[in-house]
Amino acid sequence: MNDKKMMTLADIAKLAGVSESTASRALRNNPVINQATREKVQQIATEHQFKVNATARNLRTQKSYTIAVIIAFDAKTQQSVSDPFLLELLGVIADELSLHGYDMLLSTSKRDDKDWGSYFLDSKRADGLIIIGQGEHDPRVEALAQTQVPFVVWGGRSGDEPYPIIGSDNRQGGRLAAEHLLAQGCRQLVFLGDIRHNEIEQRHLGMLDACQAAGIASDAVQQLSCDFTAQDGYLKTQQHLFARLPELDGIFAASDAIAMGAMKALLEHDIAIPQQIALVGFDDIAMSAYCTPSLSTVKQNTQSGGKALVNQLLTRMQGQQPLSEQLAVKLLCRQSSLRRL
Amino acid sequence: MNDKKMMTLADIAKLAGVSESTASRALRNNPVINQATREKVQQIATEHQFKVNATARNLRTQKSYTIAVIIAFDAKTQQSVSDPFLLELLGVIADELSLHGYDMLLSTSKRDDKDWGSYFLDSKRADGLIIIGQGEHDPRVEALAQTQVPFVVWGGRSGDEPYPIIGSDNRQGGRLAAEHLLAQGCRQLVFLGDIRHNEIEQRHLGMLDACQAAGIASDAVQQLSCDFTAQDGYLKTQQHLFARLPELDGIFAASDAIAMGAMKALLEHDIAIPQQIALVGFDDIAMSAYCTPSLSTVKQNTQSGGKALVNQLLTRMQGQQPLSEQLAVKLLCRQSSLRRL
DNA sequence: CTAGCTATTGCAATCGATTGCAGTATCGCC
DNA sequence: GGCGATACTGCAATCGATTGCAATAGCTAG
Repeated sequence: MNDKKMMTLADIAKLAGVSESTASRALRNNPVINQATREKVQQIATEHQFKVNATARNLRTQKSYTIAVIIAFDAKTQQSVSDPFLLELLGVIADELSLHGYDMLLSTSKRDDKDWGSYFLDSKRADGLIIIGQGEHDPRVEALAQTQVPFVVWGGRSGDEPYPIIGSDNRQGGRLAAEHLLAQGCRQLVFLGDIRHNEIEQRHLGMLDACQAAGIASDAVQQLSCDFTAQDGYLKTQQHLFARLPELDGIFAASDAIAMGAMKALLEHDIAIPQQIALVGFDDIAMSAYCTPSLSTVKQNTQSGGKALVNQLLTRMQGQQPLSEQLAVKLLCRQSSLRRL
Repeated sequence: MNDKKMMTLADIAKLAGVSESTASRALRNNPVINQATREKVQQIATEHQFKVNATARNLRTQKSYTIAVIIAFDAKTQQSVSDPFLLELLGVIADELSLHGYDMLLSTSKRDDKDWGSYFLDSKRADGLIIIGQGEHDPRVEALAQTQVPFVVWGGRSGDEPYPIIGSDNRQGGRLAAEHLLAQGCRQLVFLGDIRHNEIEQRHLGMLDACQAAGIASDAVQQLSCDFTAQDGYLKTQQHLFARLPELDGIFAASDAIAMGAMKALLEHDIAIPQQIALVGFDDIAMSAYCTPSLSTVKQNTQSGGKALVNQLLTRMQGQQPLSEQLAVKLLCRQSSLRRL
């Protein structure tokens, strides 16, 4: 740049021939300062590409204008790092935050000190927290809830958590998926996913709802635990599902990644999809429309999800009571489950 | 928490019966302070869950211990938001940064002021920049290079950029992919990707290298522009490639996402993969092993990529001369291109 | 002509931690 | 006993911007 060393407010003030206080107020367009003075200071500031030192401002104002987003994933599977769904959500959150003038501090919770929240909050690195996990019961989150820390969670409600949870209506999603499978004539179903995660549990429950409503015997619905990866979807399908052929005729996978793994295994085994086994996933990641057969799935609305997370958090930071939200989901019927055409 | 309001260093000092300076030094384990004093102060600090106010420290030390990561994507395609490859890379970067004690500020460059770097650097929000784009020639990056701002770029070299670029050896990757296709007997090839992006251009050049070495006429190699999405891969294949059947017998896609889109189109058209057309992608995203047929691809090493980005940046921030790096790539031959078996 | 306003501007404290330099106490050694 | 060295510790300035309160000037009304 032109100026060898960083400009400070003092420099600008000197150049404009005013005091620091006046310069500060002028830059923030405080109407108490004379219009002409304001313009002059502002012009000088732009000329010299002056940027307010965020650190100094933050110290003085006791705000950081930064939100920490924590991706809390299973240490074992590293699920997050490969799930495209998360990136979509992250992108939306980033945009929404910057819209509100906030920066986004991203952290994958390898940092598994129990500290967590306090690392960002107490140290004043961030003004609030957005926690994205696949909603597994996490004692650290419970602990946070006891504190004054402003945070929101992406996930699924299980009971009446004392903190705001934003997420899709997973139960409804599960219901839709199962109803669809049943409507396609499936009678022996498998749920592929880890129900220790709230969200996944909800999807499973929704599935059971639908089955019960349809009068399907509950032992006709198997649940099989599975990590959030295509790889594990593939493995679990190979290891456990082939044994149940040929009765088995419908699979509902807890995520599209899992579904695609399962699909691979089925196709390798020359099982016709959807004729012999119909398959439905969850998320609607970009790829799911482009596998073969294309994957039926329950679409999560990342757009409104991200916005809701940010807005509820900001609400909470303003001292108001934030609300949990359940976002509507939508069933997309594609080739992997549509038997008639 | 126990303590209603935030503890400050002064509080700790008072409790320990020492001065602030001593407390500060004790906490940082400065050996000039008596061992016993240090322990006492540290113990009191932990007891009261004291966390150093990062803002104050940053102001005083003139460092933020924060690196900004900028995902610069095409406004038009929003490519980044859907490409799993980016999330993988991001994850690695995040971990590596936190290993070095740095936080990560994430920004998608919707913020398309020309400012950009200065927003983070001049305002002291970050000490350095990591820019991730698919390497499209970007005037803003060129401009940054003129300044003192410490930054590194993930991408592909085109000439002798005056800034450090870390990326895969894209040319070699392209060469490997093409050699493989040729070895499978393909003679009429298509490259599917936007060569205005440095990285993609390199992949294309590598492909041409291989073809030339094999004595293939250059007009047997078509290049077709395509966004970074499965969707566009699908569309472009439908719109332009079917016309070239049946001569066309090999496709090299600039990314796995594109490849999967193309694959979909081909399969819908009942074209046998790899018998009639062999297909190779780039990246090795998690899904590529699980589509059907599984996708041959050139694997980028995100692990060493992320680490290299961080390490070169830190090197540069210490005033040393950083180096551009080209990471080795690896061809993974899977079903989409392996004709004999 | 002066008290009382209003419109602007500046002084100085403040946010919380770090650090150069000065100060004090203790110790060793001749 | 004295003197310098050694080992700690504390004082006070500093980072850069914000803001409550005081101060000044210009102006109006009585």
